[in-house]
Amino acid sequence: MTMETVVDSQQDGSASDCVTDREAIQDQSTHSPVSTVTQVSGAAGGSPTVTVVQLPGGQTVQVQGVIQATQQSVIQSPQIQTVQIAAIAETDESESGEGVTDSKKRREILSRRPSYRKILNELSSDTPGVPKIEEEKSEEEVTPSNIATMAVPTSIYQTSTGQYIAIAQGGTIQIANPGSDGVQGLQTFTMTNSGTPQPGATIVQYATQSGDGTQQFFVPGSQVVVQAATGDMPTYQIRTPTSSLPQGVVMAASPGSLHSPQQLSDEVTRKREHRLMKNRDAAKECRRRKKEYVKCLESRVGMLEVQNKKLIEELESLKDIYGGKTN
DNA sequence: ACAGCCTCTCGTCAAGAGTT
DNA sequence: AACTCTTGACGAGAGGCTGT
Repeated sequence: MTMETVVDSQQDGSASDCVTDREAIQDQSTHSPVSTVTQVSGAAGGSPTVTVVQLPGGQTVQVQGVIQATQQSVIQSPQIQTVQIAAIAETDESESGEGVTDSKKRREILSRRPSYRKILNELSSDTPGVPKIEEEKSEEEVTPSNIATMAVPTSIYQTSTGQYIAIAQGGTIQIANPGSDGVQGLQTFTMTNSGTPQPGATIVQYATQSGDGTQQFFVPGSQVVVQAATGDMPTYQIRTPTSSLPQGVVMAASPGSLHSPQQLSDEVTRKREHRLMKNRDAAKECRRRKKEYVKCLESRVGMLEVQNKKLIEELESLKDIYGGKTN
């Protein structure tokens, strides 16, 4: 069999064209035998293998590998991504007619790290089988009942550290840390008087907002629990609400009015704890996304390997059918 | 039982990316 | 510009495995 390299000028390398070519082979295979099959391996940068099939009537069909040049590679190393972005940048320049390269800007573009969520969601928009990484619902969205309870409190107090304490009519005490994006760290205490183990005592159910680790402790009579200090271990004081404002609770003080060194250091500590907590959660979420991303890539690799195998088998069978006729 | 090694998970820091 | 989010890198600790 004579081997000759044929360049298909019609081919623009788009993903849809790959499907078209494959369909073309299947269509034309019923009519005309294949005279020449040429494999053109991607030269540099690991481009996919391109197989050019020449039909007897002079027609040529170009068949690309399963992984398309225009698709993002399944396994994205930073180098591959760099090549892709550089190629895009060059294309943009050539299209806009700018000959001068802004190397600094390009370097900035190349150094950007992708987000797993972004990559996978882009991938999933191209491939229906790939699931998207879902945005985790915020705690407020998960437990709307707490918000509803918080919305109609009997009294709302703010401690000197900026935390809010709400005593609802149903006997619910809620302690919340105000964040930049709303109320955070909402903690709920629910008082129940039924079946009290101690006479005259009120059960306070301490529930973290995540729903796990519910604790109970007793509060005698109509006393309430308020947060007395902040730090690594939050402490709570039991007070009798003789007035609308429980003892030891300071009404809303604006952050700018914190003057004493103790208050300032408390504020710094509180901010640091808050930052560490958020970053802890962010790291967990990032690792979860990464796992999901890797899982999706692995399943995609499996799918593409199966698809590739099928295509190779199909090609071999076509070669057997039409290669024998011409030779 | 113990030490050494490996793997995994988690918390933290730092720097870049993204948003307001 | 300031702030928040995201993620790679690093170290610590836990748990499993293996050789002695």
